[in-house]
Amino acid sequence: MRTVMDSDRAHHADPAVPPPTSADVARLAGVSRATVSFVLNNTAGGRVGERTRAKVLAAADQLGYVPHAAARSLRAGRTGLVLLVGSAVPIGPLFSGFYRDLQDALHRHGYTPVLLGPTAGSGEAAARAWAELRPTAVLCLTPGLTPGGVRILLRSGTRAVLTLGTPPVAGAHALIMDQSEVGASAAAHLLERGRRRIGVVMPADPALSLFSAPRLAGVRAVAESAGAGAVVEPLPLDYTEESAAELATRCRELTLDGLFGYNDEYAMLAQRALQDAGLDVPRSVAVVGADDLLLARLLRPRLSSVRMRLTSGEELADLVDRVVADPESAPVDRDLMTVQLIARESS
Amino acid sequence: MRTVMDSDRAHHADPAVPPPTSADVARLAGVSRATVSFVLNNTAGGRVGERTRAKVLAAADQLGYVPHAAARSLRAGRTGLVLLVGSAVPIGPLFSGFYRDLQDALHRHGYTPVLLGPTAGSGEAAARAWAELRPTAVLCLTPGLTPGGVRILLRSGTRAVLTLGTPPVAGAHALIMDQSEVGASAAAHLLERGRRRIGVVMPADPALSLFSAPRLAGVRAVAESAGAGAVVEPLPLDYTEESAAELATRCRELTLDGLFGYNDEYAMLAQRALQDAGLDVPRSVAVVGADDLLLARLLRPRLSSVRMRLTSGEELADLVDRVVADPESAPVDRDLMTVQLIARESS
DNA sequence: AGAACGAGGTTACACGTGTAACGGTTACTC
DNA sequence: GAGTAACCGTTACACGTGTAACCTCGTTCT
Repeated sequence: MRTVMDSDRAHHADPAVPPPTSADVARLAGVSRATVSFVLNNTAGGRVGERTRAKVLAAADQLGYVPHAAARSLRAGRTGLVLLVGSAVPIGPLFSGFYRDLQDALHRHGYTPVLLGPTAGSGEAAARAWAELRPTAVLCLTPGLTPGGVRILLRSGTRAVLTLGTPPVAGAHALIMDQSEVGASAAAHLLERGRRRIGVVMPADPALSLFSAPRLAGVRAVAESAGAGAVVEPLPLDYTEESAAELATRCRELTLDGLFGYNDEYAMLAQRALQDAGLDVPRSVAVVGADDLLLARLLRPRLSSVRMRLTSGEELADLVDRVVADPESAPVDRDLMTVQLIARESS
Repeated sequence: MRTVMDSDRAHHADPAVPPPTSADVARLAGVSRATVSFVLNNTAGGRVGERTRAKVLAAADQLGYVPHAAARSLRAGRTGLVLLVGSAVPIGPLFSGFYRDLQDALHRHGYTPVLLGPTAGSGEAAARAWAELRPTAVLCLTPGLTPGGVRILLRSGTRAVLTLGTPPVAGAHALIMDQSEVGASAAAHLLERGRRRIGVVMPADPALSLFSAPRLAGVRAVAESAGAGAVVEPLPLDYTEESAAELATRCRELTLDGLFGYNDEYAMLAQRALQDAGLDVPRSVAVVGADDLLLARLLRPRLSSVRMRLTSGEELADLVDRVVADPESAPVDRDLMTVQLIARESS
């Protein structure tokens, strides 16, 4: 506990004294509430004279008046809210930068971006909760929004819903972030390097299966199209060194010659374990990760990786602007991610 | 562009048809609006009979009625909003877990947590913007909130403001996350290992100085208290391999024998560069990082690190509950972080 | 001089809710 | 059989805004 200083005396607002309203400002300035509104929102040019204008501003300042967003948007019938519904998985630098970028861009466009963790049971119940806020747009960066949920949102006045999801969710614009491309890119590279028995490091954490499952599927798809002889083996890993050691022995038993890590982090863990188990990278096993982390370049051999790039926040904000402006338009789809394989010494 | 399917026909809500209100529900059910409100909020036990109750629910469901949060909180005079103002620096797994945890806990306590990036010019202007939302509480996890900003918030009805900041901000409860302890812990360890010429890896990114500056200060404080002979040398690093190589040569020129990395990531980069430059770790230079990342254990020698633990979200949510319940109480302060040095082979 | 006009300000209503206060039945009690 | 309680529902107001429509002057035009 800190000692109570004098300046702390007034640290609380007396609940008996409610926050000042525009009516209070009007009273103090000796004008009508409408005038206050005109001044504070400087509506319609020279509606109000310079003298009263000054009086109003002074009064507002003296009272510490702050408009009530709820009342305002109730009256206006719309909020500038854009709900950004994030995924539950721990986000790396890629996504955290993307979110920041996107928020900035939306802010510049006059919206009020709000980040929301996925509510428990992200189905229609969540959609209802979001709809209560009467957002202008909803960007759902995690799959799971149902057509029913979209209907609820649109019915409640949301002008545009953009969501991930395969297949595209009826009624919503489609954001596409095809994780299978990541696996496909890695697999193609490994096949090109002559590898035929490919292990795929899969996080044991079920929350990550959202990302890992499609990446595995991408590997599978490419392997199958490569004809017979190509084998794909999923290898669970729970992000500990012990688990990685087991994975390495498993790798040897299965005589795998290629390894795709779900992630650079998982790939790094796996590569280290392989080396500790006496396997040569890349001679006996080639390793590829994903994310292109700088840290992965510290390993020897340096880790090959699938680099992902996300759309700029500005582009996405522009898209939001467009679909909000014309809610009647046909559903749009936008690919958020491009992948590129960066080959280094590990493969 | 996706082909327009039949089910997409109704993908937009006709703007001419406004979202249904409780009045619409009342009309459809053939009851008064008050009854609708009683049913939907199931107020006061058996106010309304089973038959009409069912009718109301059916009507609400049929119309897809969703209450209007703004109107509701306008009437109620309070929102359950808790603003979580995050910092601008890219967050690692530690903080991202903390935020998630905190959001869950607040949700369980009946609040509506909302994550906000720090608005540009996080001064009184930001406070005003936050105050417009009439939040019940504001948790500012980044310094920069001024006493004036706190006054604005409290004046506008916010029942509790908790913020980081040294010294504590007048009027607000104090959240303490003393980054200097991180540096202090590392420095104490290095001194104990007999190192006297300590380099501190400092991120070149100015946004990170929020964290790095106090950590450096912590190192300095401990070094000074250790008496003469202890030298502290800040070493800029911009998170590239080239920059790390320069840092290594700088290290050699200065004949440093200990290195504290701002971060495990920065420390890993530095350690690798030292080794590439032919310096032995830990014999000639001992290295300590911070964050205790699993990845840092993959290096050889494995990286020593300062492990940080943050308060559980539940504890913090409890605190919020308490200070919200009694806004008149004296300012509380709460330490959010504890540090612990994990010694490994790199030091 | 009377009409037309613009500048400066006000009145009055609507937005969608929650709830206190108030009826009107019906059934039960003495 | 009148009082009364329990039950079920309604009427009416308040929350804090924005803005269309209206009013009141002083000024300018014909």
